Amino acid sequence: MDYKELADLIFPNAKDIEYYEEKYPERNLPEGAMVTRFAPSPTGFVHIGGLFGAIVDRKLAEQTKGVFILRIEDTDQKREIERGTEQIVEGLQNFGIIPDEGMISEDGEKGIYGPYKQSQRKDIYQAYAKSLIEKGLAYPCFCTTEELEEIREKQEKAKIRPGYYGVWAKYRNLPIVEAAEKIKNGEKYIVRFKSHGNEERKIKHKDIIKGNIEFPENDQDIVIIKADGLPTYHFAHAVDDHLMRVTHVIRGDEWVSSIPLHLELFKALGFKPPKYAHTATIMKEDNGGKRKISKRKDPEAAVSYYHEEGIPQEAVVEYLLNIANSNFEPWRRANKDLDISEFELQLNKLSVSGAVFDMVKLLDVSKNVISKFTAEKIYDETLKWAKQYDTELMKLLEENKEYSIRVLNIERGNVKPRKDIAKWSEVKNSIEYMYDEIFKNNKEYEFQKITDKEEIKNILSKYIEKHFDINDDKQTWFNKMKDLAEEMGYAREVKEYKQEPDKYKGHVGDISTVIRVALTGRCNTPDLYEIMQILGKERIYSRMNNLIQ
RNA sequence: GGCCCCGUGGUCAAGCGGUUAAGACAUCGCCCUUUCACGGCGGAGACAUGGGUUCGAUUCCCGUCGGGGUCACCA
Repeated sequence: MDYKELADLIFPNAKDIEYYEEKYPERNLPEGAMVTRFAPSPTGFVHIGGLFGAIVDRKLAEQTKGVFILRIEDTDQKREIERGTEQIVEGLQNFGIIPDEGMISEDGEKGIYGPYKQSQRKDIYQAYAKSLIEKGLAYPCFCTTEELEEIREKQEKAKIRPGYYGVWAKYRNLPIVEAAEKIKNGEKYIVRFKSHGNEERKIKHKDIIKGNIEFPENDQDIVIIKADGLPTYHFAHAVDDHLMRVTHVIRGDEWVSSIPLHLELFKALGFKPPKYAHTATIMKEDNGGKRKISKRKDPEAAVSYYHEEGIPQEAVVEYLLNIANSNFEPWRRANKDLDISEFELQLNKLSVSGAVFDMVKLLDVSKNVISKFTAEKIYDETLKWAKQYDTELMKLLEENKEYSIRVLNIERGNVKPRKDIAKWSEVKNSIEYMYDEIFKNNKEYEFQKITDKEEIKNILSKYIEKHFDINDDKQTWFNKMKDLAEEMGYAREVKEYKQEPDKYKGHVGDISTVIRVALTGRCNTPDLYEIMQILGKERIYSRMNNLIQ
């Protein structure tokens, strides 16, 4: 009995690995092209950190005329959720991330290096596991969970490094005949990698982001094929990224500690290892300190949050790019109108330490992004958002399309566009007073300086009787406001008032505030003249009369 | 606990042996023909700490402290 026979006994139907090597040949790509992949587990929503990685993957492949793959790592069936793949595909799609290859729906995929769901690659992994057994680099292990726990307890008690290695690797040196015997007897087993590493020796590795790192060699005989016949992450990573001809593995830095293992695996399998880039974890400020942003505590960890809040995808991507490359901001300032696809991302410029997620900054980025949108686009996007999250707003927008676009167009499209909207969920509050169906319910007028009812009535009636003309141009309108102020004993100019406050009841600003509040119910609004033009004569009368009578 | 990584203003960050230590967000003040938003100008605010190396350290080395990651038949 030899390794070959043992391998045949364990995986009798596995194909020769040559078959797969030929089936998935080296890619024919231009020099420097990067093949990247985003490989999440279908265990729930896409995480902000995952999106970050996916953006980097997508851009890098694009920039180098390479390939970006979406692979699903569903080897843990316990954790898998219903329609998990679809959630990921859609989650990425919402941010404009479309893979060149890999999963494109729950079950749909494209590309010739598939299948792209690991659960469907079982035979491939087994073929490679078999090849390892044949070479004496993997072996069956018959330990039960209880036995493993026992070993661990012993190690902990003796204060030595825990794990399945060296003398603790119970079945590592089991004679082949005995192993075969056990298998024939139907004993349960898994397949372990036979490590030849030595903890005393160091290995050096250069990570694209982290730079040179040195750690002890791996000596753990990790499991490569689980009881259900599926591979563990480590083994699948080696097999898949080799067979899919991935050149650059970009993943979260929770993986750095397994570099020694992965490198050893690639070597044992005879694969050329990919280049690694380990990205820092996105953190969350937590009273004073910082911690990893968490799915449970932080709603903003799920990318669906941004969709629900109505933060445009462009803004989220720009913000993340901001974190990724510090030269993004200067680039954006110099190229205000270019699409982000024009920005060249540099992998080695990514930060080694984790950034604290800054919602305020994101919202600022978003304000700027939205300020560049046309009123039509804002209308469309807000309507799309409202259809899902705010039916009242949806109705308002649908029933008054042209009007709404006019409203949204106030102070927009000029050199210094309005920057008051950071997300679609804010739109309603900023425009609702422009709609009679909502304004008619307005009970509260927040007057500022002038609160005397008689004075307010006086100002409004005098304005209507004597000064108001919807056909006035802006300058005339403005001058009339000053005339009104003067007549009522207020300063024409704010400066005049400030110089001699005792001489006046107030200034023109106080007068216009009364009109603004009468018309909109609030004292902070965009340009009053434009608002009045859109409101029109009739509604101006009617809104003012509310307060005069 | 072992191993690994990280530590510049509140946050994101340039700088990488000699700088008045950039910039952005946030914050404060002033200005911008009336509010808000925008814009302009200005202010406050940082090299975790102790030792080295060096003519000179934010930059290099070591220790300390602090933060994070990882030690599964999870990824």
